[in-house]
Amino acid sequence: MPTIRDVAKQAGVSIATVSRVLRKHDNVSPSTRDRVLNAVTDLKFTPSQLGRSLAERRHAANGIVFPDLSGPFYAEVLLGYEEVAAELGRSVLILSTHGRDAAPAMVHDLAGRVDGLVLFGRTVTDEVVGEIAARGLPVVLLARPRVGDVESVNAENTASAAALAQHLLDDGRRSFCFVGDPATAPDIAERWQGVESVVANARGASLEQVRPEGFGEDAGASAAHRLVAAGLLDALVCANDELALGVLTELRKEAIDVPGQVAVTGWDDVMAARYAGLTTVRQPMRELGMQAARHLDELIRGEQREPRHDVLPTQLVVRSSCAHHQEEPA
Amino acid sequence: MPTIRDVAKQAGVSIATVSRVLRKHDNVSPSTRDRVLNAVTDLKFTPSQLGRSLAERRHAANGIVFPDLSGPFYAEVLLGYEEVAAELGRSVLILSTHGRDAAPAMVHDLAGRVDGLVLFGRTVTDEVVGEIAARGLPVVLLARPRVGDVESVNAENTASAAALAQHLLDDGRRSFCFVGDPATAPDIAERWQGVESVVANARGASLEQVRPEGFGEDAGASAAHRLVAAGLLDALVCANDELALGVLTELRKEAIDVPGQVAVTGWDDVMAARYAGLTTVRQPMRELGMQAARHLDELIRGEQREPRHDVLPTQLVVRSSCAHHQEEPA
DNA sequence: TTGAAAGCGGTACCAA
DNA sequence: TTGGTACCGCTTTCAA
Repeated sequence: MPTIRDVAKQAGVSIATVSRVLRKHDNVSPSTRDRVLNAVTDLKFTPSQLGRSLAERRHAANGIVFPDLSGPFYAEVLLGYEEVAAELGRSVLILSTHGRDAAPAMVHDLAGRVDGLVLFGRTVTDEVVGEIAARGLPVVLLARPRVGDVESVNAENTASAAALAQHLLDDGRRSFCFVGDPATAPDIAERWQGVESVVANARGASLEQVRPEGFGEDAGASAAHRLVAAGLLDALVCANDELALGVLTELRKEAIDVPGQVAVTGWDDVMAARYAGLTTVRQPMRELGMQAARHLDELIRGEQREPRHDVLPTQLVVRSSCAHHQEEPA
Repeated sequence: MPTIRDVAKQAGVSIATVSRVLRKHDNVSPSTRDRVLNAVTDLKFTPSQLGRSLAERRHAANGIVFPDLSGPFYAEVLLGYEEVAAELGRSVLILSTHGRDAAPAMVHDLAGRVDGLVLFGRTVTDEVVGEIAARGLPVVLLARPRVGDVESVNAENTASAAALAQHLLDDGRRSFCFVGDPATAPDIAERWQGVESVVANARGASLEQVRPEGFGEDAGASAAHRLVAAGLLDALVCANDELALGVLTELRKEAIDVPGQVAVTGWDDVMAARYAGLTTVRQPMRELGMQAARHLDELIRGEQREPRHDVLPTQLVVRSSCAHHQEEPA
């Protein structure tokens, strides 16, 4: 790989001049500029971002940390994030912690490679968030409650969950079961609270909770299996769409009528939800990512005074998995 | 942010010693080591990845370039890629070109930040691939035919497409229409060829082609709308699942029976395909990403002699969108 | 308009 | 076991 010195030698100028040409300073004579550009082309020179970043004391890159990359939800968020970051001229580093023990170290390492970081959901402890922020690195939390003065972007959960529960009550459901573990992710805790707040105040209504092992379709299916065995079947409020889809699949396998015998709901409105006729709550996934990217950029550029805590609206989407109301499968 | 010199001063040693302690060299006396470690803790020192990388002449990071990040396909590939890269101790930079004019520049820039690059599908021209490779940067092509000696990882397309077409023929379909533009992506061209090779040799069979504007559900829906108007309805072989799902949605809207009147097939086997009962071809998406990551790592470490060109197997998945055979929706 | 040189924050070789 | 120091590749004063 050629360096700036190779170019300088080839063009018969100093490295300072090469740098000026590359950085598009105007105080370079046209003929010199041409010679330099020719040398650059000749040698197929691309400046090392490393050297450049070190000298400029900035990375021109920012990172985003996910708990996991599987499932349609994270992909959409990332899509929005990358789009905005690219427009702002920043490279994007991604990291998926997978609940690994090494997660804090990985995040710290990542922190050393970027000008700012988006931390998604339950990727690291509040303590680690604090450490990163204390290092002076701009941080935006995504789908995670505030930690001190760190900025955050969230989708509304509690109120929509309450609306969802109310909808099910209005449809005559009384025996609720929440499929999801509030301890595993902050949004899920909020959804649980929203459902609880409504069901607790409804006469004759009951609320159970079952904790699947994971967030995927398999976890949903095995949870459904247990629920069938336990006879807990009236309204199954799942923490996300993938769980709900797994539940639907299992119920169909066991020949249980949805929504006749039991209503099933999800959360996120992933693509498959439309085709499965799943009632769910739509989150503005791309917008979450985009907004986080914008806020982070403002923080990095020091344009931000007061920390913001955005809460983006969500929307109940009623489909056939949930009683009498329906909607065209878009 | 403290630097290694701050730590050295605080501990009363030279920066060389600090470096030794940090790099876990053994030739440091315990007492000196302790003093250094205390200073590190005191100052909350984290070594700059920039300085380190510059000195080590390696980024400990590699990049992956997508044409686009939307849709379930890319997400799965990325998931596999990130997982392996993380295990190998490399950070992951992602870039989505979106067919922008600036794509070559963006990729070149990215090339200056990584030790190796995975280029996915039609992100940049063969010429740019050649330039990057000529710079001595390890490159692996993903879902893209070989370019010179550059390594590649692909999923099998042509044979599976032929098998798919044969299956439709066996079911009595004769009037084929391929929904997709072979010019937009190399895999799609191969799928088209596979279908063509079979249909061309079948007596009484015909093959049309319709090019949607894009790869998403909307594009599929409007293509279907045109097809209905044109009466081109017997077997619709779509270039990917999202197009096919859009087609299905539109056909349902127009009250056209699937598979009674028309068979519809996709490609990829995304999650929604299962719930829509879509016949499709399953690609090992995660494995594609994982394999690319592994190969890239071997190239970077110089362990590779002959360039490899992997072709991972795909699998026909017959569901209800396609006549008499069916499969449980998994 | 150009060049020399001092960093940026580390690593690692060579002496002491 | 330690310290001095020459890089790594680039940016940016300061002088010429």
